[in-house]
Amino acid sequence: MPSTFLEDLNPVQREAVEHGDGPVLVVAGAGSGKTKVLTYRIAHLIRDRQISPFAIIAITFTNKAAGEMKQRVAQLVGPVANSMWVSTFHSACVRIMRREAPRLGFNSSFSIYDSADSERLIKLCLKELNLDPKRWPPRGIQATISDAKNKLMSAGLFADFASNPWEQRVADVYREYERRLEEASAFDFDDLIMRCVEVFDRFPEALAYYQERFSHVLIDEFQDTNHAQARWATLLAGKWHNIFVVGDVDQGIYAFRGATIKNILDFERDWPDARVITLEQNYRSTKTILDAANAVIENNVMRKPKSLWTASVGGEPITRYHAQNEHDEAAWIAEEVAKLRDDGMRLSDTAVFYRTNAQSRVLEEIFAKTEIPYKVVGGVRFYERKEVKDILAWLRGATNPMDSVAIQRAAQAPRRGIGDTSLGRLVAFARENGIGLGDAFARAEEVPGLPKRATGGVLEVVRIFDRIRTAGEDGFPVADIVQLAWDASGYMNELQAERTFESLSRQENLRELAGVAGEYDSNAQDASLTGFLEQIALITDTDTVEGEEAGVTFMTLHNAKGLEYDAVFIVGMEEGVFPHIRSLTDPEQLEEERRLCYVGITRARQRLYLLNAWTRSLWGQVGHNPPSRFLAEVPGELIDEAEKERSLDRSGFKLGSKSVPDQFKVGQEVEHPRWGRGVILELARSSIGLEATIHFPAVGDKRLDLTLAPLKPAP
DNA sequence: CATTACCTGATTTTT
DNA sequence: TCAGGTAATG
Repeated sequence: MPSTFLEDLNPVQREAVEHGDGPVLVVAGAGSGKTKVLTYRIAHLIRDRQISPFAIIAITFTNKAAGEMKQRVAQLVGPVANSMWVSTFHSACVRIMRREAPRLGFNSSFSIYDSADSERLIKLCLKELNLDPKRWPPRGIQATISDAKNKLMSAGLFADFASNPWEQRVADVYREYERRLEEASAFDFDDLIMRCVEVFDRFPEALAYYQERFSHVLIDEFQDTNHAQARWATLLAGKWHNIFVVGDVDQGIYAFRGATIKNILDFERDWPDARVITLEQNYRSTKTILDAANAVIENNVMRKPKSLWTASVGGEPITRYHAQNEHDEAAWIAEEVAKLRDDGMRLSDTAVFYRTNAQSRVLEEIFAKTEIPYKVVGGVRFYERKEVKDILAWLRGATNPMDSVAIQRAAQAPRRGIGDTSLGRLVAFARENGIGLGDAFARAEEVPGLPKRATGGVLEVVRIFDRIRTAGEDGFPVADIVQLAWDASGYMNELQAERTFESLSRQENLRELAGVAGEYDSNAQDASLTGFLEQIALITDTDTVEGEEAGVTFMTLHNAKGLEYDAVFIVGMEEGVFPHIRSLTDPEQLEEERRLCYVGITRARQRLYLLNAWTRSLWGQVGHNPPSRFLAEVPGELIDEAEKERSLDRSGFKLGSKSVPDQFKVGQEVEHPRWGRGVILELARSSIGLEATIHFPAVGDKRLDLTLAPLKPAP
């Protein structure tokens, strides 16, 4: 009865794939083949159980993961796979809301505001409410509102529950913010989910339609869903109860954005007849790496005990390197990567992970110097670059005359005599007359108090919008419309006149944008300007990671989730860096950092390197941090300490004379009869010999002369 | 209204 | 360090 393709599954995986109707929770450890289970499950539904692909919806966390999954299913069952929905929560909701938004009074050509747009809008609200942005930081307010939306709390509900002055103020802003979003017929990212749930809740016939259609709901990375998303899924699967979720509480690293591993822990409560299947066999890493990962994660209290195992044995020991500073750290990696390459490892199979994006700079410098190819994932995102957002604002403003954020942005890029005051007048005029900002622009001459210069500028903006809109309606290729936008607005001219290094790269980015549009033109079945804008609104840089290029990959630990490499370097393993300083006081956040560490470790197939630096320049200041607690959690017998045998001078630190007691090095642990154990932070020559700065946990930092002080290396 | 010179304050971020 | 925001000037 079972079909042949199921034979490359192990018994547990197979059980999950072949499970009949009803809710299933697959608890899948790192590297246990969870994507495989998900894809095979879908293939099995289609091939062996004759479920129509049309009735299947699969949710992943990135567009890239969605694309890959669709492709893998297509390999198993052929092109019929294309008629099923494989997308992110957000894309699925956009698709639904394009139909349903009018029920909530939104235009079906609504705009989607990314976090930068929504922050801008919040600033406008603060101004309106006469709140000082210094006392009420827009980012913080945005975070609070986002949090509320992730918990499905509307502005009204939030106000009712506001229990302190901060929340009460936020409630005011929240209300105003919602008003303006509605006015602009726009959704922010969180709205896409929350408003969709609202439709489901308020319009049973709408819910019934989607429930009926999707007889099978599958969700990946369930540990990173927030309450709103879990509720959305629960509603959707409410008729057939065929909800199949895959997740790993140990890999939940987005609690700071409202994700809650509670969704996994509560799954069995929400679906009492749920079948729970645990995948614990790891097919990715060596035993050594797995032992390290298990040992680290065991220090978390808030988890279900689970232990990954592997059929493979041994493996190279984990390499530990104590760098003197971040330059030494990067240089050591460069040397090691070169060695690995000489031993036959492809650069594209190696990666360096760090906690914060700022840490990539030193790596980039050193790798550029040593001419080892590399690529950086993340950082300043393409679609968040100023010039890209400016041109997109032109496109958005042209297609949605209600989109006041986009229109205002376009009107001031480039500058054409329209200042903040004039914009304020236009916005007020629009509101008084109950029209969109686009229409207010068209009637600029009627707006009281608008200077001549501004009026002229505004009318020019209107003409440019018209040209873009017409081009869109006439079905011109989107790539051409992008060019039209930067030509007609004078944006490109301005950039070309600037002639700086910076402006050159901005021009390049715009051409890249036209390139993306061109790709869209040739790939999308029914390409349109609005279709392009929609697709772009939900895309991120991580969606375009290509593993095939010949280079070492640099990225944050967050971005590393879901990926794997033969050799992995984790840098900056220092208290305050990783775990991050902001997490040190909160046990829950600390556990999240530890999960991040677990994710990092389990990305490695063959080799794992853990590094820390004794001193690190951050924000223009040198700081020194003790080694990360996570290092101590890795069992010593798995670790091989790398020697600092290589030239010390790459760190800028030189030991000149032989008279120096060379048993002492920066980073070394020493013992003092009075102050106990300490660590050497710095060595410098003094008048008599060598002076050391040593950090003793008991008493703090001390300066001692090595030739005199009663110091000996710690045992 | 736009430009320029300080000043500040700073995670991670699938969407 | 550096980017982004504010305050004073042209």
